[in-house]
Amino acid sequence: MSGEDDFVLALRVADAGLEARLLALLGGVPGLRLAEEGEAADAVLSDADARAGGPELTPREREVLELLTTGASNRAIGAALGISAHTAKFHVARLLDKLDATGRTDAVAHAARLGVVHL
Amino acid sequence: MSGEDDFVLALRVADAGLEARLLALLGGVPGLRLAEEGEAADAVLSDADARAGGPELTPREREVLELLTTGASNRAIGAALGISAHTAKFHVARLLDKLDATGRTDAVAHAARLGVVHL
DNA sequence: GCGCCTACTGCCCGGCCGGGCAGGGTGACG
DNA sequence: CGTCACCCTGCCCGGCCGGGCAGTAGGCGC
Repeated sequence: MSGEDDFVLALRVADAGLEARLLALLGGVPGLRLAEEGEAADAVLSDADARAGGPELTPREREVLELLTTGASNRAIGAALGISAHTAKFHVARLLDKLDATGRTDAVAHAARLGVVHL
Repeated sequence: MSGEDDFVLALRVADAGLEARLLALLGGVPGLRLAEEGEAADAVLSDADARAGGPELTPREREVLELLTTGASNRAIGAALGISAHTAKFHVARLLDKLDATGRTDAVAHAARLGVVHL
């Protein structure tokens, strides 16, 4: 039956115009169909990562943020970067402020949503 | 010039076979081209969310996990769900165990990578 | 009826987190 | 030369986290 071996693609796009454009581009591709609401998909097409949004981060802040996504403590971040835990904590505080986060868990989630980190 | 108004799509796919299949499907679509390494894209096509991976979570655990992604404390989770902070903490501990995470920040990152939550 | 699972609650403890405050050094720029 | 941004370090404090331990109750399958 038609569709059985189709590649199922789910769209997760915030911009309605972008979504319409994608529907037009991908709607007629043989072997590919778009997933319905709630349907399991083979892959997801999202504009989240491409947003390249979020605040400007310094190189050190990026390094600290990457380590935050691994669940590292301030002490572990300090050890990984060869700095003191106090300094690591200072950078984490700067990140919380720039990402408008209430804590490191919130910071990681915000950063992922903004496309600042890829999980 | 050709390509100027193209929709630029970046692939972030772990499976090589899947990537090849996508290249075959999308390579010939007019108005669409695939981003080069490091190039900024309009959207990202990823199999991360579609993996539907990760452990089986109970309904309550899913609720707690959603609240974790907002950076909520155990006390806040308890308040939001109408249960005690101790119970919220119990569910968080179960999540850390199921997601093989060292802490709530790690749990949120793991869950996002596995497609258990969408950030 | 029993065992298992889920959901719930409490307490204790050591370590960690985050805000606030103090301070210093270096390099780039006008 | 002064200023600014970035990076670094220390200390204090209250609150939070996570592991460990104890317990209860209800629903479901055998």
